[in-house]
Amino acid sequence: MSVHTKTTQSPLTPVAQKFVLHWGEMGTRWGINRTVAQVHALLFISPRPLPADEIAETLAVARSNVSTSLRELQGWRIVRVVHVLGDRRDHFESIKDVWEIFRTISEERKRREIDPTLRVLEECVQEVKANPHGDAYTRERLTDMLEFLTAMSGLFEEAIRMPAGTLKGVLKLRGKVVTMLGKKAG
Amino acid sequence: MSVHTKTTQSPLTPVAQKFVLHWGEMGTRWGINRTVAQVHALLFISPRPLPADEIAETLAVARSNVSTSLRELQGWRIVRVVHVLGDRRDHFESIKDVWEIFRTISEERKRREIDPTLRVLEECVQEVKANPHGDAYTRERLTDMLEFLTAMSGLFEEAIRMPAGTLKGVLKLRGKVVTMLGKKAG
DNA sequence: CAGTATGTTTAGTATGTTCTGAATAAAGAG
DNA sequence: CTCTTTATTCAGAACATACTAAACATACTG
Repeated sequence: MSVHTKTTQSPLTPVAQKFVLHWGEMGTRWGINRTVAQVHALLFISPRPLPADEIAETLAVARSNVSTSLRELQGWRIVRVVHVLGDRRDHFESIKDVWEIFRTISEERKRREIDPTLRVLEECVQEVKANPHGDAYTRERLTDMLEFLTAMSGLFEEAIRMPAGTLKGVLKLRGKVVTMLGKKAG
Repeated sequence: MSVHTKTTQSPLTPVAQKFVLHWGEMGTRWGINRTVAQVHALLFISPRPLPADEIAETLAVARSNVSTSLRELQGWRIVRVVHVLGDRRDHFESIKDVWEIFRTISEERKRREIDPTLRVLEECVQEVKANPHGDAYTRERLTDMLEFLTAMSGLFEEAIRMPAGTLKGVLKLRGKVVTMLGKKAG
């Protein structure tokens, strides 16, 4: 027996396969690379950290592709590298707490996409205000949009600062949250 | 002079151009076709409904492309066709209320993407429970995910039923919402 | 009715993205 | 130091999507 009994992963169970494939499709609909989403799905349901070559074999994609995908997932901070005693290879594991995953991805996308949009909108509003000949209607629309996004963004900021515990509480209130907020706000 | 003095649209102002282009880029990041997003942006800031050929000329894309994009936007129910007296052409206008736009798109995407995901997850959980040899860890992860998405989905359902007025109230509460919910929930 | 304006569909092209295999780099083992 | 294992980078192939122009369909005009 060789010293290294590596890449002895079992193929995916039908359920695991179904989940991984669907997660991949979902990813593509939200602008996330299919393989990236599949790798994440796989790590999410895996009871132990997996090395890159095992992921590649399980998903039947090139090693290099897995490498890139893992790098991206690490960039989103929902996957990290860990090491296993007696194994030189990097192993990867996903965050397991679903709220934490959601929180992290949302935060990151907000930072990368919403915040820059806010900056552009601010510039647009500035410019349209500075120009007296600018279309008043366009100005109004842009201002509306800026205000809305700013407000939603702020609200969101607060929401994602909730610890998972608070979230569970909030979710228990289902059916009452809007009524409550409606009263306070009305 | 011909009877029809059509397609006399003025080119976009620099600000309008900036907004339209950025909106297009944003779209692509969220899995929305660039042209579709641009057409929407244009209609959103336009003080009057626009006919397809005018949109095509303004955005410098093919008529056919605009036709497809408009059809998609109508599918999302954020753009509708209107008619102008003395003009046979269809004219298109966007919903102008930002909350309404957000609400409508979110609802539609939930229906198209989240709901089917929930169904797949339910199936996965069913199957993994039925099989006594299934990996217990995977079962736990899938159950977690299903519960989380179900709860978020329900909460979201409620939120998007808020009228725009209630939303404004909620947004005024910024900084207190989480505290409030935390107390009720805690 | 013939002619024209308008709108949609379609087939092919162009563009952009993802994925692979090979080359390269880095690091550990002997 | 050399050989091996592991990881990354890169150029191009494969694939997917978006876009155009042309053909087609519809419906209005005179």
